[in-house]
Amino acid sequence: MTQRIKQRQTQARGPACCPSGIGKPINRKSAEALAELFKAVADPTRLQLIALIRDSDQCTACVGDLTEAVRLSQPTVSHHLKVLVDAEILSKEKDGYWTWYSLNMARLGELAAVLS
Amino acid sequence: MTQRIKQRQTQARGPACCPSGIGKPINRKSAEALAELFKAVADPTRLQLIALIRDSDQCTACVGDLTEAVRLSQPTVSHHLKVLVDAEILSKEKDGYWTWYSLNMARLGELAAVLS
DNA sequence: AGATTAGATAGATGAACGTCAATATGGTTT
DNA sequence: AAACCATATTGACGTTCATCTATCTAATCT
Repeated sequence: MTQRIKQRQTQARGPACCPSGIGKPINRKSAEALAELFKAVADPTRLQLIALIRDSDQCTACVGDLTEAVRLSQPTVSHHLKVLVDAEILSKEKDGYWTWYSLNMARLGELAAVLS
Repeated sequence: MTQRIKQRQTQARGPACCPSGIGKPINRKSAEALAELFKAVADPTRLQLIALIRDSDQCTACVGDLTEAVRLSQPTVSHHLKVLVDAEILSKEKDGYWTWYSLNMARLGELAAVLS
């Protein structure tokens, strides 16, 4: 019949050739939720923020320092931090003047697990 | 003087609290390159495509089958596949009528490594 | 050669996103 | 209470992106 089927038969080398957390087909809903999470990380500024916080004492930093480091406006940085908090990649804690943002490593691990 | 400094001193528990591939601050260029890669994965349709290919015999699938599975137009699927190929997450190989797309697991592993 | 088939490309459209300036919020110091 | 400080929110603007329809390309079959 078709080449396609022929191809498939002749090339078969057994299943499970490619280990991955995205193992089985996923429905649209799960795919959207997962994409949402990846989107949070798929921005250069947010990756820089993550790296900066990761490199901070206690893996914790406040908006002012981060703003200075990435050289963007303070509202922009606040916006990005909110995205990361919504994705549960960061958590925030207020103390007086400052708001401290810290990394949720477990959450990053979840993402990594999906890819490996 | 400021609370900020006080806070930092009193809270110190030692360095390297948060292991991560995004360990040190990264410059804008690297951040952009990495974001580009995450962006390729940060889309529900592309995640579904990856999962579908992953679950296919030989981790290899052709456009028609994928189009049918995700229920989007064929050009849209072709577009997404191109994005994944450009990101080197998929590779393509033409054979007669069909173009076979297969997963580059090493590339997914690289992404995972950044997060863990 | 002509018809058929799988996939790629081009162009259009609407939605989502990153950024900023301006302003609001809520705690702090005097 | 008033001035001040760090951060959050709002609204606007330009860009990027996912999707579609229509068309093109290249390979195969009759």
